[in-house]
Amino acid sequence: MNLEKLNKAFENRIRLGIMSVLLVNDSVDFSFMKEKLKVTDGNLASHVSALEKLGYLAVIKQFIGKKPNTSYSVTKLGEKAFKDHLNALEEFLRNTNE
Amino acid sequence: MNLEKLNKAFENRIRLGIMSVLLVNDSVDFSFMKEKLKVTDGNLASHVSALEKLGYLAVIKQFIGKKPNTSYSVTKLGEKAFKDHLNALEEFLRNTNE
DNA sequence: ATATTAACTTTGCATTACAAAGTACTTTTA
DNA sequence: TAAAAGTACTTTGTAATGCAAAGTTAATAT
Repeated sequence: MNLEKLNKAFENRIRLGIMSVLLVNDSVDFSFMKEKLKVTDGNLASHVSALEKLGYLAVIKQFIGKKPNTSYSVTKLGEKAFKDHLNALEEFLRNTNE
Repeated sequence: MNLEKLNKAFENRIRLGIMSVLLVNDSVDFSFMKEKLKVTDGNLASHVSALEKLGYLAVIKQFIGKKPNTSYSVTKLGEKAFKDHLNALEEFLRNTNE
């Protein structure tokens, strides 16, 4: 039973959501993510910021046409951390005792 | 992306641990659980109490020999809730986008 | 000039988490 | 038989987390 292998950063459902979206999409912008996760903008921003501080995602700011656009993509580190977490989860669930 | 199907009660790793232990053991006592999860007794007691309030586990108090013994077992409701949660997790992880 | 959009940041509050200390009751040990 | 130890908490105190709502900044459109 190794609860320790579960990453605290991904315990929260919104951060779990952010990471899974980023794992299957190279780059995802703020509005898309917000819509996908159905969270308030402030809430999304703070979770994104937490993941960014951990180095799990990168923020790209640019203009698309004349509109500012912020998009996110997962980093190598983030990908590894998330996959490790998923593996730990799977292992944990497959083998709850022993 | 249905984050809503994930059960808030199982977001916490300790409660996740408690439930998984209970799913594979008919009955587990306080000390065993505490050792398994490596938590302080107060912390364990409070998480157990939270799950009990939700009707997810039942508490059985008895004497074994001359010693008081508290043991826990999962309820039907708890089993269903936990399995639903695991299914939601799996579904979620299998299919992060769409 | 005013409103709107985008993406936050700040504020404020409620909830959660947890260790440590305290409690109650019993049993074991000196 | 008095003190120590075990069982299973409850209480206390504090720090961290989570979140909505409001405020902010800067650009663009009306």
